[in-house]
Amino acid sequence: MRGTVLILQHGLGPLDYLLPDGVEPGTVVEAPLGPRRVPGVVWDEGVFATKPVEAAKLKAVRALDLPPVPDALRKLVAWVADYYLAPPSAVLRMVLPQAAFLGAPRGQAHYVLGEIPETRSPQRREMLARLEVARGVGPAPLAVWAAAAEARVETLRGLVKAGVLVPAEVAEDAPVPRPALPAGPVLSAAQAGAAGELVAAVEAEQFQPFLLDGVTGAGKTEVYLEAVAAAIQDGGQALVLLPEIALTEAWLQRFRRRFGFAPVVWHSGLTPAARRAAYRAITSGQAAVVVGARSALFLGLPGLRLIVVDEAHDQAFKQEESVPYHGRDVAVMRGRFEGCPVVLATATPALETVEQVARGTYRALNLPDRHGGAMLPAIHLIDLTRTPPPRGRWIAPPLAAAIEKRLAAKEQSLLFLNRRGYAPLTLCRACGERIQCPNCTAWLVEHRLARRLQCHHCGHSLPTPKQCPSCQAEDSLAPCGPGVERLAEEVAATWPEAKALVATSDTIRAPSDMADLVAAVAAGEVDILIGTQMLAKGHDFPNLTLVGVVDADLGLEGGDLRAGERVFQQIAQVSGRAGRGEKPGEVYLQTHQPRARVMQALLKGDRDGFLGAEREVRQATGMPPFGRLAAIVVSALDGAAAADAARRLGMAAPQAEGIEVWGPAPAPMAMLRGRHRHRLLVHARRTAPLQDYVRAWLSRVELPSSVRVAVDVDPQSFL
DNA sequence: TAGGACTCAACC
DNA sequence: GTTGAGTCCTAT
Repeated sequence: MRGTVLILQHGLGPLDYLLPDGVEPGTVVEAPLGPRRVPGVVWDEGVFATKPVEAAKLKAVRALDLPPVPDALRKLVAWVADYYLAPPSAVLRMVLPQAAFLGAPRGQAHYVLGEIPETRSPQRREMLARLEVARGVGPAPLAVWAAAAEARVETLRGLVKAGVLVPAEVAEDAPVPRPALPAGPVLSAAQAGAAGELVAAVEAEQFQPFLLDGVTGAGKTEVYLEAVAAAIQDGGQALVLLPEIALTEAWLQRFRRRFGFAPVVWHSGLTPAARRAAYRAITSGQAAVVVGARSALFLGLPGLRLIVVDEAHDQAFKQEESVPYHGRDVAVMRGRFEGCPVVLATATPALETVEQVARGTYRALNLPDRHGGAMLPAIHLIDLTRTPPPRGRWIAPPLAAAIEKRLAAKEQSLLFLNRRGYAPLTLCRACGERIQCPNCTAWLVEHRLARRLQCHHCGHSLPTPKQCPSCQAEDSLAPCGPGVERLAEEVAATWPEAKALVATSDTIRAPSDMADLVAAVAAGEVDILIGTQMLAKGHDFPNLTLVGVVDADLGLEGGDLRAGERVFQQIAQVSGRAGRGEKPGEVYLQTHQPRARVMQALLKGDRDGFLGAEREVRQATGMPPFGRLAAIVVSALDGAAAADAARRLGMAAPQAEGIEVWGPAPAPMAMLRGRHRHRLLVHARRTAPLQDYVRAWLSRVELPSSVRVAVDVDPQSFL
């Protein structure tokens, strides 16, 4: 029988093949392609336009022993390809990651958990308790145990020697158990009301998007976990998306406390063996709860009954590479195809989300208070134009005084600065040279711990030079501006007796590093935490009563349409770290623009007023969510070729009602990874056919193969 | 004249 | 994206 197969081959659309009898759409197959064999999925007829091919050319596919791609997920793939103007095969790649095709780990030893021995070491007891909670993952390779119990493989080898983990025979993948669900915690009235609505929506098995809205500490997680409990009863599945891996650590702890078992984790940091095991558990329907980064959104979950997007405002849900999609929006579309509710949980919803509530598409559930009686922190603005820090320092006197108060009271402080490294710019005092990345339009950032200058865009790095690379002057290079490392230096110089700890993606690489950090803070081993946005969310530090935002203006400088909104979200989030225990918290924002709307809104805690004002600006200018954008970046290794291609593309833009094309212009990041970049921006009225327009436009321009054209529908970054 | 660098179209 | 066929060129 003839049928359409979407194959995993970049640049190739769906092709016709001969299917074995009884093969349905969704079956994962291996298709011959020229001399090769590539994986693919049998697709529904009539979804993609294929040119009919003569019967003699048809080759036969072979079905693979993998769970089929469910109907709703196939619909999602087609929708994402259409909406984001991406090749369907590129979208399918996310559905069938490499891990799907890994054979069962052969020769690898599998282990089951034996008796838990008595031990005197509290650390070891904790470790064994985590293993006990994860007991169900066995029989499994040590790597899988390590992922499930958040332990290191080396640690577990010791436990194998001690006979705690016992080698086991396995023929196939072991089933993932579904333990009985314990009763949930006691909820506040507001929480119970919201949870009740979510549970009802899960039980109705119908698409319904929710905004679960409440300040940090209001107990959003407890609320949606009740919906998760409802979803996984009777063999259903729930998918929870988190913006960052660093967050999963805190989240997993809460989850285990609530349910007594570990969910299946999916993110890019997994080892191949753990990835394969997770993929099988998820797509076979055995995994009850899947928690993952945005890439988990494209996994087949045959029993899916609920999708949760936690911290739904977070920028990390936007994918910029390969298929540029927004995880939050794709999650809602998946819910639509699956016929299940979708919960967007956040304290600072994006304007797009708020507008969907106003239009009646999303239903808002509000949690007004901090749960457990904790107070919201008091916010202070420090006007850096009036009370600046001493020359060469970054902590202004009022913030320094607040830190000293905490040190005296044996309470903890957090200094937030969203800048890795020591200094963002290195300048030659002799000739004025600013050391730039050779591949990107960006300064090299000094990392003093690593003794290197690094480009944060392409990864280029070199040892910190002794003399100016331009004029060769000795000892003329001066670091300009602060990064967290420099801030740590200032803290050490000012309060030599205080214990400070720096947390950035350079020092915290794995979820276990974050676990160590959280433990150190909880044990009172840290007085002053210094860190980037990875500290902004998800962690409870009960004795942390002060948050200092060293440069509150940092996100405003790019000036793109969401800059104010992002600054508000980020600062509101990091502010939520202060005073989560019984002691009230205080937040100091250092700014050069205390009168700016976003600073005033933060000062007064007036989120809705701020969103209202932003909304008016967007409405007046026809910007999202009142209009739509698509960014087109034309790039080439050769600058002239890129400029010429962009100009030709601009000339070829068709006329259409309600659609305008702006540019081309050199991109703000005029060079990235060695490629010269020019940008065009398509602006469309809300109802105009943006995708059809761009498709028709791009298909009528022939460009040399050296030129790349990248389309970003609903862009978040304007670089 | 074999072999290398390169372009190009097909892959069902 | 990968492959094989076709083209042109050069070293022997």
